[in-house]
Formats: sequence, structure tokens, C-alpha cells
Amino acid sequence: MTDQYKPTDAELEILKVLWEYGSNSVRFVHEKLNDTKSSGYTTTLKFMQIMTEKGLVIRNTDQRSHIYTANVKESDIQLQMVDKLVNTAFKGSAMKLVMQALGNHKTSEAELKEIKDLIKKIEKDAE
Amino acid sequence: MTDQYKPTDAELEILKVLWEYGSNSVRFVHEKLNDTKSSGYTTTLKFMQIMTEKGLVIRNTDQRSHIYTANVKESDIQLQMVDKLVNTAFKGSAMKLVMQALGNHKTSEAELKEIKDLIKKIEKDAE
DNA sequence: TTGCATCTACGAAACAATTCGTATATACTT
DNA sequence: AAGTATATACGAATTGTTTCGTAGATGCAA
Repeated sequence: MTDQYKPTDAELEILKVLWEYGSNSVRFVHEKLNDTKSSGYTTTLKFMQIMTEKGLVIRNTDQRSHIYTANVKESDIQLQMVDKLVNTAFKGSAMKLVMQALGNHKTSEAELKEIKDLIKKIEKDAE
Repeated sequence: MTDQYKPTDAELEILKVLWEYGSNSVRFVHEKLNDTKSSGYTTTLKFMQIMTEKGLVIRNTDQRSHIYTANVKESDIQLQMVDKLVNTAFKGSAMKLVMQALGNHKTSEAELKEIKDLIKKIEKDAE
């Protein structure tokens, strides 16, 4: 994976549906999206066509209704977005971002434990 | 502070210069920016005029060369950006973002300690 | 087989962000 | 005072993103 294409906001919304529900038609994705926002069916279709050109998704055209599949991993996109945020807003310091996120969002006991475990793991790996 | 205006990428670059070096002229900001990217002087000028209208910066026009000052706090913008990322890419879970950031970026001993201290503080406050 | 629903394809409008050219004003140098 | 450098103002071109209208193909139901 050389340099992944960065999805736009609208493209990310579509990827999220495909990540969560797996391969699906334009119709399905469109209806999921319209739970929250509203725009026309051909708008969603157009995006998914564009995303196909860009390689963000691939599609199976055997049936009249094409079936789309995400062609990028959720964790890769997340990493890319975190990287960008770290570099643009946190001067390259992931730690500063972590502090900001931890300090300003409610974090449960269980979540804190999970983070502590991860830190332990990082420390162990560093030995 | 009700709902802060969200800076665009180019606007954020300018804010970063003002945050780091304090109040300054268009000329100064422009030259700092051109260390990394290159675009015309009037482009930077135009942005700073737009940002003045939006209230992202304020300016002192006493001198021929106007002096601009950031009118939003760095930490507020950071928080806003983290919030957006958490909600768009991490299903609202700040913890998932923290795990991603911690897991994929080199973090020094000292930084890990700082995070551990913050966790302790959060746990203490929760009691 | 006619008509209705639903699909893809695609051009282009609408909107937002970025970039620059040009006009005009002001200071500085000789 | 004239010429040069540098400032602001601002309209508009360019580019990127989002949205939709319309045309044409395909399946299905009466």
C-alpha cells in the first residue's frame, strides 16, 4: 500500500456503512445514510461510482443491482486520519492528542483499564 | 463560546503560525508558510482578510502593515478537531482513538509516564 | 406487450475552498 | 519629485466536493 487515497467526508460516510454492514447495493447504503441525513438516491450512486474509479470500493456487476465492497481497511483510514490530525493540529505529537482526547471525554473505568493494559504492553515490548 | 467557526486547512496553517509566534503581519505569516508550501503573497493576504471577517483573527490597522492576532484558542480548536474525528471515524469512542494513536505512534518513556499520570488523575477525580 | 418501478450512466449545476491578477494607496530612496 | 518596493482591497478564475436532473436499460406485473 503506497499512498492511500484520502476519502472525502461523504465518501467516508459510505465506507462506514460498508464496513459495518458488509458488501451491499447503492440502495441499501443510501437508505442507511438517510437515517441521519437526506439527499437524493443518485447522489449516493454518483459517489459510489466515483469511489469505484478511485479504488476506494470495488463492485460486482453480475446482477443489475451492483454490489459494492469496501476496498480499504477501516483501521488504515483511521490511522491515516489520526496521522493527519497529529501532524496538522498537534505538531506531530501523538501524545498531545491522547492527552487532549483523554482529558476532555468521559472515559469509563473499563476503558481506562484497557488503555493501561496497552501501555503495559508497549512498555514490555520496548524492553 | 457557543459554536466556534471551524477553520479550513489553509486557515489552520495560518492560525498555527500566529499561535507559535504571536501577533504578526501578513508578510511574516506568509514567509513562515512558504518554508513548507508555496503560494502567492496575496493568497495569504486574502485568507487573513477572510479570517478577520469570520472572527478567527483580529487585526490592528494602526500601521500600514496590519498586525493580526489569533482570536481562537489553540486548545479549543484541537478539542473541536478531536471531537470531529472521534465522531466521524471512531463511532464516538474517544478511547478507540486513543488506542489507535498510542498503538501506532512511537511514544517515549516520558510520554507514557505523562499519560499514566493523567489516568491516575482521572481515576482520582472520579472517586 | 404495455406500463411502472428501479437500476446505471453521465453531464452539469451549486457550493465551498484556494489561488491569483490587478488596481490603488502609502512609504522610502535618490 | 520621480521611481521603486510593499501594503491592502477585491473581483474573478480555478479546483474540489456535493447534489441532482435526465436519459436509457432492464425486470416485473397486469
